[in-house]
Amino acid sequence: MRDDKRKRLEAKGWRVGSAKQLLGLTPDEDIYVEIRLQLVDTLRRERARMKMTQSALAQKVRSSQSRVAKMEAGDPSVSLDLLVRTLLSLGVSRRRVGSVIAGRSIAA
Amino acid sequence: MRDDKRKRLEAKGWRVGSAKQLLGLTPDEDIYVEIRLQLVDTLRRERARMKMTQSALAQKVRSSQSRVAKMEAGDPSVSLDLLVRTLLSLGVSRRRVGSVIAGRSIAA
DNA sequence: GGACGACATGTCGGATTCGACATAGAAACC
DNA sequence: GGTTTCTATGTCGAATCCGACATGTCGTCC
Repeated sequence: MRDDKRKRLEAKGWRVGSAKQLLGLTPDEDIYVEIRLQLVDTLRRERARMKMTQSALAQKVRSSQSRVAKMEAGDPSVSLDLLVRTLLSLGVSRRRVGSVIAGRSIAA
Repeated sequence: MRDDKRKRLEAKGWRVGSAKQLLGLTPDEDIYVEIRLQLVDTLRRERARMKMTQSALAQKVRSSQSRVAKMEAGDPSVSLDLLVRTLLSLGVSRRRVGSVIAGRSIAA
């Protein structure tokens, strides 16, 4: 795992399953976390592109500013469910959500 | 929405958001549900391919047979989180999970 | 340096989702 | 047709996740 990535993870209370070595996650846990991070990035970029504030976005997707902030912080209290549904509510296509998850990040 | 699809959804207690017409979901809710269904299909197929019983799979991913059954039934008490993590635990690649979500079902 | 707007963080009560268990069908085998 | 194996469904208490609210931090404008 690269350094910047670990930094983004930080000690933010990530509960890891079992086999732990060096902030350790099992391979699939690692993938899972990585998927979350990239969805988060997408969300942040998309919000920026739309020039919305967190509050505005919260309103649009019927949530709260604090939860949006937590989403963008990759807080463990935010589920993949919520991330995906938020992106869809924002108008991001299923197609794009899929490719973000797949890992070939379509960049923009 | 096609008939077989609606049948698969059934009256299984799906809580819909607001604008409801004919089992109605808003466009993004519809996409969300559709994504779930296709993940479920993938899970079922993958388990079959590996010739595992639900119990064996449950053990592998540290869950229970009943929860696996509910996953495969598309029960609303199963989160997208759980579906995705189960697939990853099963060894399905991030890439493939992504493409299932994207909707161009890579078939097998 | 006060005021304001945007983002971050902590906490809460309630809602959802979890694994587990019990148990009821279904299918396969003898 | 009885037994065994697999799957489906209902329920439970515990854990997690939710929106909401309060409050803190930071930059900007005057």
